[in-house]
This record gives sequence, structure tokens and C-alpha cells, in this order.
Amino acid sequence: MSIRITISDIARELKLTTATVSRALNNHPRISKKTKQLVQDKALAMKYRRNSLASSLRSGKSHTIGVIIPSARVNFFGSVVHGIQNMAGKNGYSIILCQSEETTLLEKNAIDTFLGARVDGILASIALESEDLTHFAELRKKNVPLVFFDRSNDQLEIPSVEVDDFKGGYMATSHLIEMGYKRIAHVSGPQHLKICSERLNGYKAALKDNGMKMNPAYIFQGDLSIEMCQQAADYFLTLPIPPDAAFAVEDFSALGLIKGLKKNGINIPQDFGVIGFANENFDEHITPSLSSVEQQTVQMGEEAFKLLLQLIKTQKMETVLNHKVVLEPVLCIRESSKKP
Amino acid sequence: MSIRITISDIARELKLTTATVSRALNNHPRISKKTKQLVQDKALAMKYRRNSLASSLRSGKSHTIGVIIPSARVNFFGSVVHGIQNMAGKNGYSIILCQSEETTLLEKNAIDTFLGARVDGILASIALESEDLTHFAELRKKNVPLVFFDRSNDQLEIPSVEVDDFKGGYMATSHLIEMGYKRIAHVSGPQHLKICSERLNGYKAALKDNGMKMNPAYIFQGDLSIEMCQQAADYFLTLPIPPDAAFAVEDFSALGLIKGLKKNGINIPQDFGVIGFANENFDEHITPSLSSVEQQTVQMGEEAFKLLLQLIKTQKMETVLNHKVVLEPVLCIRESSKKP
DNA sequence: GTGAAAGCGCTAACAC
DNA sequence: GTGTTAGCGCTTTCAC
Repeated sequence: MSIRITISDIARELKLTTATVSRALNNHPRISKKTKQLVQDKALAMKYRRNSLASSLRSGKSHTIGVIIPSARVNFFGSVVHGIQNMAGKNGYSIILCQSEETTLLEKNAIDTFLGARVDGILASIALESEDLTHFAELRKKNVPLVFFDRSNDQLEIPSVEVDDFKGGYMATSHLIEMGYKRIAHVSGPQHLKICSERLNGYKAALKDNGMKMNPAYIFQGDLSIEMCQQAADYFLTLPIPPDAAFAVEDFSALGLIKGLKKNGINIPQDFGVIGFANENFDEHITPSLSSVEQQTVQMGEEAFKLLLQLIKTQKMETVLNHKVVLEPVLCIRESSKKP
Repeated sequence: MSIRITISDIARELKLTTATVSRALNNHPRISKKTKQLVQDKALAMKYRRNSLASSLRSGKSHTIGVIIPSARVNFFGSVVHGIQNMAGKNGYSIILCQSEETTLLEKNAIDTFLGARVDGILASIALESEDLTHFAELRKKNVPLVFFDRSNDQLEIPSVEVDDFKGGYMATSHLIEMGYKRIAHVSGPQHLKICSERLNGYKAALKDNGMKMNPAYIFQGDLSIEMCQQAADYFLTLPIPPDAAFAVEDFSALGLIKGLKKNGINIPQDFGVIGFANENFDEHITPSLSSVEQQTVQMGEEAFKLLLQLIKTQKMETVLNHKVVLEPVLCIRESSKKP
């Protein structure tokens, strides 16, 4: 790399001290307009660029945040990162990105790296493997600003940004009812996952509020895989009184269900309505196009950063303690749920 | 944040100097095993964590690289970032992520941020808007290690990692021929995009090598949109002798084509074979499932990092100058091209 | 094999 | 409004 210009270079040229130059560049109120202009012009002319390492070391603020996601390959997290980085950039912050690959080890490594880099705060989505969350609890103890997004933990008392899964499930189910379907089933997933249990609860509540009886036989316990949810179709159709619609906990589950229904010669949406969750990008391209619930991924990232920034600025964990930003899910109605 | 442990804390406790502690922690050869063990144990016990800002400032190596992608929302780039971060992490490097949103302004901003953070190197995929590439040329002049991935520029003499688009087009076309299709068409895209012209060239070469005459009427000039490529079907079918298969430059183009063919009552793959490019995640879920060409995204990220690391280590731009890593595309054969 | 001393580039008390 | 001085935490000559 070529030789770097420093503030002392500018100071020498202008016969000022580094202190004045530093202050001028940082728009310090007690520096005269003349000097500021002079310094800033010179800095530009000399192609000066602040060494943020030195600045951070001295000031104790790095204007950098650490972000932990399970994997950048997953669409959902890519979108959230998009929102985070956008908002961070607008506010003069850089992001260091780490992936946990759903392991606790890499999650801990990431935290280590972040602390070493003296990040001003951390945004994280908890790895599936992480049942023991002491590494996050320690951040809390150390007063490191921390915000969870998507996957959080209620015991930890850490602020978080999540989508309202209950409401999403409620909306999806209500939509099917409004379209005129009468016997609404649900393809669920592992109940230890909050997203699954919450969406199931939303499903139940919607049925209840619409005066429909919940039929336990109408709840198929899947595992989020396409293959298993394909069997959901077979299962539903063997029931004495089969359902005529289903809300699937996730788009891939919905996809499996649709494949299964098609194999059985069932017409969608005429004979059977389907709605999923996540608004995956294949939704509009399959046949029939799949109705779904949008999770506001970009907004989730933006909100997460904003919340973290608040924490960083105030340094008063207490004020936002356990604060939850809950995002509104949005219905995306396509063909699969349009009963004629 | 809580009070931080520094090497002088360790030095004091152990009645050593900071120099020795630093060397012990860095596994300096001239430090005795005893001392090393002593220091390292103490560091662990005191929960010491190296301040990488201070370390980087002093040593001039930040063990950080900057990564510029157009957008983290785009699947393709998410996957590449996955590969980059994985490989970087394994080698003790952190990544700072910036998005250009396809604009030159944000691209320049990102470079500014990176230089300020004294990154050891930069990985970038050029923004569509960036025709003037002086900001990258300047990095070259400053001897900042730089590697392009996916989108590069040949004039700049910057090493890059790309997929072999020509070969991909060649493979896709050859595959259709091998399956027994006789009149192969091509749905292309804007010719100023290298990916489009290269794939077109691959298409032409495959026809030639298989002794098939290239028919200019069989080349439909699309714009990468689903809508326009839907019209490609109408166009092909009005020809006096319509083609019986097509290679589409990109999966979304293939998707449009398929929609158009279906609307015209054409059976795929019986009457018309289709293959796309990119291996998007919807490929296996549409009907019929779409054959495609995989671009090795994760590997692209890994290779890009490896190449950059080489540059950083040797600091001899010349040795890898204009070095191109060209990745092999991989055929993904699904139903849309399986002529019975 | 270890210590002494300097300094990376910047910011922030404290002067005046 | 600007200068003086110190120091963030670390690495790295140069000693011996």
C-alpha cells in the first residue's frame, strides 16, 4: 500500500497542531469556520482518510457492529442482512458478518471476534444448536448492547425483533375461512420451535373466533420437509370427512402438500385451498401460485439495527430491556387459496 | 462495558513486561515454553482478549477484508458471501460487508470505509451502474489487494473468480442435443452483459460442434424478465419450422418460456425441451422441474477468498496479476429436458 | 530469552 | 480558538 496521509501531515502543511486538525475534521464547535474550511480543504487535496483503527482505539467507539446469522445462503437471513446493512450504512456504521452454521461453537467464536474488534453492539439470530445461552447472557452482564432478531429467547431479557407468528397463523387461517372453505386443516412442524407452536396457536384462535370447531385429526404433524408434507395430503384424504383447505406452517410444507394433493388428482384451489408462510421466491412461480404470509425480512433487519442503535446511544439497557419489536405479517394472496 | 483486561494487567500479575506477554501470546519463537505456558494460562484465567484495534494499528495488519456485493437479498450473492465468510473465518479473517445496491456511489463509499478500516484486502462484484471504474483502478495503484468475483472487468488487470459462462452455454446446448432434440433455440438477454454474450457463444459453438446449422431466427432477444420471455414461446411457435427445444440464458427467462409454452398447450419435455441457467431454488419445485446449470456460488466465494489471501500474503500483485480462476459449471438435469 | 523504549494515528483533558 | 501533553493497547526494534 502507498504511504498514508495522517493528520500530522496536514498539521505540518498548515502549521497547526494535530489536535486542531483533528477537531476541525470532527467539526468541533470551538474551532473557527476559517480553520475548519482550511483543514477540510487541505484534507481533501491531500486525499486524507481517517484511520478508523486509531480513532476507535482512542475514542472507544468503533462505529462497527457484529452480526451473527445462521447462514447467508438462506434467503431469509440474506434479506435481513440487507436491511441491517442498509440502515447501518445510513447511520455511519459498518457491519462485521459471521455465520454460526447453526452451531454454538461458531456462535461463540463470532462473539469473541466481535469483542476483540470492540464492536459497539451485536445483532444475532440464535443458532438451532444453542440451548445453553450463557455466551449471550455474558454479553448482557458485560453490558454489551445486544439485540436478537427472528430467533430470540425469552428468559434472557434481551430486546428483540420478531414477526408476529401467532397473528400470521391467525391471518392465514382467517383468510381461508373468508374465501369460503369450511374444513380447515393445518400442516404443522416440530412444536419445540416457537414459530411452529405460535402459528398453530394462531390457527386455533382463528377457528375459534370464527365459530368453527377445532378437529385434532385435521392437524398433521410434519417436520418442515417437502417429503413428509407430501404425505399430509394422503393422510387428509383418507379421513372420513376430509378437510377442504389447509394452512401450512411454512412454504416448503405447503409445497409438499400441494405436490401430494396433485398426485391424488385434487384441484387447487377449487377442491382444496392452500396457504403457506414465508413468501419464498418460488411462491409465485409454481402452479398454482402459492398464497403465503410475508415476514417483513428487510424491515426486520432495519428495526433490529434501529433498536441496537438506541441501546448504543443511551447505554441504558434498562430502558429498552426486554423490549420486543413485533412486526406485522402481511398476507400475500395468490391462486392457491382463491376458491371460485 | 466492563473493564477490559490488557496485556499490562497480565504483565503486572506475572512480573513480566508487556513485550514478553505480547510475544508469549503470539507464540514468538524466542520465548521459553515455560513463559508461554504461564502467560497463556494467566490470560485464560483473567479472560484476556486481545484488542484487535490496537494490534492492527500497531502491526499494520487488520486481518479484516472488505466485501462488496450488489445486494444480500439476491440468492446468488448470499451464497457467495457464505463461501467467503466460511473460508475467511477458517483463516482467521473477519469480513466487513457492504452493499452497492448496483450504484457507483455506494460502491465508492464502501471502498472509503474499507480503506479507513485498513482492511488487508477487498473482494468485490462490480455494480451494474459502474461504467467508470477509476475507484477500482485506484486501489490497484495503491497496491490494495483486490479480487473480483462474478462480475469483473478485463481492462483493469485485476484477478477474478468467475464461472465459465461459455462452457455453461455449451454444456446446456449439448445436453439438449444429446437428449435427441433437433432444432435448438436460445432465449438470450442484453448482449452488453458478458454473461449473456458468453452463453450465446457457447450455444453457437455447441451447435457447430454437433454439425447443426445455427438459425438466427431461433435466437430470441429477451431482457431477462419473465414477461418478455413468455412471448418467446409465442414467437418460436409462429415460425414456419418451430424449434423443439430451447436453452434460456437464465432460469427466470426459462420460467417465462415455460409459462408461454404451457399457455400454447405445448408439452414439456415431450414436444419441447427447456434448460435454464443459475440453478435457482425454485427449479426443482415448478412443473415440470427445470433443468439448469449450477454456477458453484459457494465455491466461487471460497476461491475468491483464497486468491485474495494469496495476494495479501505475497503482496506481489504481479504474480497473480490478471489471474482468472474459472469455475466449471455443472449440469443439473431435471424433467424439463428429458425427451422420452 | 527477556526488558526498555518508542510509536502506530488519533482524541481529549487541561491549559491559556 | 488553539496548543500541550498524555495515552488508547499493542508490537517491535534494539539492547544485553
